[in-house]
Amino acid sequence: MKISRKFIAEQAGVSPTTVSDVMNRNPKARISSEVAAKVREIAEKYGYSPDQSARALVTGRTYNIGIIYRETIATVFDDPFRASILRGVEESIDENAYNLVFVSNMTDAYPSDSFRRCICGKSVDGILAFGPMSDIMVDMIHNKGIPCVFMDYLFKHRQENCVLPDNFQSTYKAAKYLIGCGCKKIWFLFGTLHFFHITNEERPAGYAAAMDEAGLKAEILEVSPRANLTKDMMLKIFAEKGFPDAIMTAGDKITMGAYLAIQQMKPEQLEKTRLIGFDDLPCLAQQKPAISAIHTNIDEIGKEAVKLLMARIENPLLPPQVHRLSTSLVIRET
Amino acid sequence: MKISRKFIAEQAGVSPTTVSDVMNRNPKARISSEVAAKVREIAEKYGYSPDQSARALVTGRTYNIGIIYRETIATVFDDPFRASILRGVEESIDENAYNLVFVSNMTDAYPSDSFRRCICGKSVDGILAFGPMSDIMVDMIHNKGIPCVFMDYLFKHRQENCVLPDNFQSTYKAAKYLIGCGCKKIWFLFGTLHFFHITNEERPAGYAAAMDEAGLKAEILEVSPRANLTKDMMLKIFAEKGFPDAIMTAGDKITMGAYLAIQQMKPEQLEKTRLIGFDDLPCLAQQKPAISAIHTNIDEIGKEAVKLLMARIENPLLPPQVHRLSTSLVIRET
DNA sequence: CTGTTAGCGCGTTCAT
DNA sequence: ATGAACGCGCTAACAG
Repeated sequence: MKISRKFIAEQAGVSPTTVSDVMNRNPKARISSEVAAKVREIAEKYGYSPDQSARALVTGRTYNIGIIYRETIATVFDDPFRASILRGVEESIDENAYNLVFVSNMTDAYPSDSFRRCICGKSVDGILAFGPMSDIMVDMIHNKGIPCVFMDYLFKHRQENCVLPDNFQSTYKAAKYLIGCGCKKIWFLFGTLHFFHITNEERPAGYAAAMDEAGLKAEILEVSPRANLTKDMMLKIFAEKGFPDAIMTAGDKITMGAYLAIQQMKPEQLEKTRLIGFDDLPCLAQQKPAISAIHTNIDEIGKEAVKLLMARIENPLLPPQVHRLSTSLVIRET
Repeated sequence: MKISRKFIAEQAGVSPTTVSDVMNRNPKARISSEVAAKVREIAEKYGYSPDQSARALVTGRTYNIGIIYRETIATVFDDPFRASILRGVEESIDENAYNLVFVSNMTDAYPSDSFRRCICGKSVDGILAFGPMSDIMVDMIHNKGIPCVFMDYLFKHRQENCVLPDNFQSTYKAAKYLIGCGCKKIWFLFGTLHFFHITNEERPAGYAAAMDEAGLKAEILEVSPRANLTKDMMLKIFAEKGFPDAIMTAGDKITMGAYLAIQQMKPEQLEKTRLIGFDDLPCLAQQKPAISAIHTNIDEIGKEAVKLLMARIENPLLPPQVHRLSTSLVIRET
């Protein structure tokens, strides 16, 4: 015998409608607390819960949120930045209301089968995505009318819901600060991990704007997104060009690379060349001397993304919104 | 206008049945390649994919696999052991066939709402679980007839599908090896992270059996599952009791703790006291001297679990099976 | 290959 | 609070 609504209704001596009303706590149906208790008891006894597929078919709600990412889940969690975002997501999603479905999308150009199942097949109520994503896929999402929020990403050519740090203002202010401290020769280091990532443009741009304003020459050096490669490159650059008054970076792997290079070449120089990282991964504060940084509450990205998404699941007509998270400049020993 | 099967049928000038047959590649229905191509083209144009809820309602297949864990996703991935298992899961699951749904289950005693939705509400075809799990929940899973495999866990009081390393044989053989090398005084260190975890019993037991056979005294010391706490404890123990000929452990956090303690007290002792870890996390091989270990292909646990699960999704009547993964003894410099 | 029929389990409405 | 009726979008079975 299948444990269906009808079965529970029979066992409890009520009608199927009543079972639904009890399970869904339908406020319109006034049900005596006795009957409700009885139904709950029977449901509990048989481990009944409404069939999600049947329910979704009629309500259009699956109670699933899709997390779209490239590569593998392990890769996502190996990246402290994205891991932190997901920590925020998990914290602020009401786990009693939604489940997280991980949808890999290896081929950026073309949607995977699992993407099609989830999106075109409507098996999620909303999407949280790590950018970038091809237009063809974003369009599919819109065509299906599924709310979607991009985390740590911004589209330049289209309006989407995006949550990301206020990159420009952050480096602008940090550079201003350094200039105010009397630094003249300030370098900015960046490394391109994701080619079309907006971060690659905004972070250097804020720095450059501040330098321009101060009549200083902006020197933006491309290194590597990996710490050890950056270190090697910086060893050469320092040898050739000497040390600047200050160094800013576009990310903390680069920060660590530069830090290690200085430490290896001339430890005492760490007292002179100011170093300000970006993101403020935990390792920065643990160094000696402790590294200064533009601090981002990374998990806030996840939390804000959930907020935006929930609002749009409730009301799909809400217009796209870009949410910028403010950062704070944390000056330590460098 | 909704993009339904009917709509696609009209656009392609065929019957709804044909659309289903094409989408599902139904072998019984012989469809001309022309018609099939036409249907696919239209489906592609409108981004059509069968509604998963409707499909699941009638087929009973959701194409979702539930991953059940305690605490948070981040906690799971912070644990290199479980992260590695999931890497294996993700690799061997055909990502084009199944999605992974993460179902947290904070309260062990009582199923969470999301657990109820997924299990009682049948929104997953199968379950991969990190043990332990309360009987009440395991029973619910069985009552719903959903195949379930436990990873790195074994129930003593009930028969379930479980995949775990061959703990007893592993420590038995390693101890035999040490005894064969002439070691007399061999300690076994364990720390209890999960109280009712079978690993806590099997690993010491294999060691003890080998010691007994050789007529040697088994010395099983309880330390901490954390590296730094274990280190502190071992510093005291070494100071009191001196160094043994060899040390075996129940896990690599403990291994590292013991290693660091010896290194701090008397580095040259690392040449004398043999140390054999368990699991062989990457950090062991990177030490100097490199630490020996019982090597487990952790990701194989995930892969085997997927195999077992898939077989049971195909044929739910398959009996519960415990799959033991063999390990290998890797002798390095300790 | 088509069209028809019959559910899948549930939420919703409405008259009772 | 009930019970009947309807439909969600789809699959499966079968007669054409």
